[in-house]
Amino acid sequence: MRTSQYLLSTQKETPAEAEIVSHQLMLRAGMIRKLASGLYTWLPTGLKVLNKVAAIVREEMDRAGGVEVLMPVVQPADLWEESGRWDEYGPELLRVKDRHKRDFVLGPTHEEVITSLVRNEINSYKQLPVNLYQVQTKFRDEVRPRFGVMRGREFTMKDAYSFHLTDDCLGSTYQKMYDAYTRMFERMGLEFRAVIADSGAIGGSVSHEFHVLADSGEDAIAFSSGGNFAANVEMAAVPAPAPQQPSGTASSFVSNAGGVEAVCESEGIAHDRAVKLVVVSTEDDQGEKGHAVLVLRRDHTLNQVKAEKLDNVALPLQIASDDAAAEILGMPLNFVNPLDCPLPVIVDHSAAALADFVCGGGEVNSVQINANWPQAITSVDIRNAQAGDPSPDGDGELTIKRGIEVGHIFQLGDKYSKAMNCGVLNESGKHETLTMGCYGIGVSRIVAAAIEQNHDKFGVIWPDPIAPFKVALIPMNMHKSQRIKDAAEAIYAQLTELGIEVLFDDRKERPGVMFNDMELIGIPHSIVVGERNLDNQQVEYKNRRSGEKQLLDVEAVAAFVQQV
RNA sequence: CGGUGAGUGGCGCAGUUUGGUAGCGCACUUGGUUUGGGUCCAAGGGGUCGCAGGUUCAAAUCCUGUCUCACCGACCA
Repeated sequence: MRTSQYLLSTQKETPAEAEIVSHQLMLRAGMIRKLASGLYTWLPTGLKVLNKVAAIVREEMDRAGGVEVLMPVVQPADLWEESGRWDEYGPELLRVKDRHKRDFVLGPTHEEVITSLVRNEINSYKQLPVNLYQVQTKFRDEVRPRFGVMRGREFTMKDAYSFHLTDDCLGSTYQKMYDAYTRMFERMGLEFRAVIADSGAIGGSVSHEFHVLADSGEDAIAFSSGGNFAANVEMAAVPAPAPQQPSGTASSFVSNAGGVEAVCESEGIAHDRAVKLVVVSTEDDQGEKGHAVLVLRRDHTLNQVKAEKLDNVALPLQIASDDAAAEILGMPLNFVNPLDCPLPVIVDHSAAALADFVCGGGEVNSVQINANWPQAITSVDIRNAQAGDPSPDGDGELTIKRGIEVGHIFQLGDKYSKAMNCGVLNESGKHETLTMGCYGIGVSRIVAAAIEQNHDKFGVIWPDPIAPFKVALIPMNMHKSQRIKDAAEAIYAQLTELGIEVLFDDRKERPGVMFNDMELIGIPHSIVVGERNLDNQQVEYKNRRSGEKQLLDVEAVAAFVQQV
């Protein structure tokens, strides 16, 4: 490709709206342009990368036994009514009507469509298992699109769905997908981790997320220092610590106290020896609504995913505001005494293990110090894991890192196949409902995540397998020197002949402009053709990542570039 | 949806407090100059100042409404 025929569209200045480095560089390098919030046009350079990522995904899916299909973006509402998600999904599901006033949705995912397809096409256990996938545009009307294509509303996703007669068979395909994902991200040259995940709204039991590690990641993931434990922080279990022994100091009350925090400050008591309360809504089996008080150590934070799994807690989790809690309990939360509370009290393990702790005194402006739980306190795990916590697998301590979720695999079970009556005849001629797995990859998000992990102050540094071009060919003052032009054209012809993707910068620009643009775009290898070296029949090679330079004989360029 | 902030040529911004009819840098066009790291000089083209209404002799500037966008919180590939 010649830049003169290409749409380079690089920019010197960073658009004000871009907050994170991948978004800034994608705009500056001319990879994407925003059309509206969460909607992006892919320019040639961005599209090339997107297509390379998709190609690797397809190759590994095919290798793992996947079969590609392509489903429509627009889906009829009745399928969603059948699965129950027309009501469940909420405003993230964009609903549209056609000219006959019939309801449709823009597909945020394709469980319904694929299940409908499979129940029609597959009738016998002999056709199983099957794993169908597509690379396709999804639409989710995100509450808050941000960070460019990292969280767009329209995005490219690879989604795969597998169908099985037994859970064992599902488990085996699940493992194949796990391995395929691992190979994909390795091939793309990304540093990533697979972690145990919450299966969330899609439903099902077993689930792993694949995260590209980057400080700008929106998720926190926890690793054990010793073993192989890795989980999304929302899923990382925290074991109950050994209970502390009370010192025997008599408990007392501070009056005219500003609150627990103020008393800790004035008494010099650390926050990990005080508790805090959170009020949540409850609803029991009879549909009786009420509230409960959750108790956490003051230096800990509530894990909402864990809290939602408590008995009788209303879903989705509703946390009372400070004002609402004060109204429910008759005093500010800060003064409520968990040892003597009118509402049901649910205590986190770490708060339950405290002795001689600080808490509210049970009346306004009163705080209790040296409080102790009654002997037989039961406790649950409802807090977020923190760095330094013991690992749930008993092997070492947890480290917390930030990650960008680029893949998620689920064992769905029969949630959709049951609701939509998707089954086959088994060996004995009986109808059996299928069990399903689903496997997603954020193809467009990977492009952004790769940049988060691979850049410097000059721009992007693509890993070779997903680079838009392998080689930048940079002639110095070609329009002035026939010799340079001939040499550059010859190299360009040779490399192109070999199927190597070259961006030949044939603009009438000064060298600095060309260097800067090629570095911004992140092309891994450059060949610089200049008078100086041409005197010795040589050109300069430069590696984008290492910065290493070396001289090459003109006739050796093709062979060199082929093997780097 | 709640909180914060912003809308002025393609991009980055000034001008708004104190109304007087729009400016700078980059980019773009033309000519010259320069040529191994974003040269320099000159001459140009391009903006209903987000939109609507109001106040005023006069509105980018003041008032009201509205739309859009970004950032911080709850969801997700």
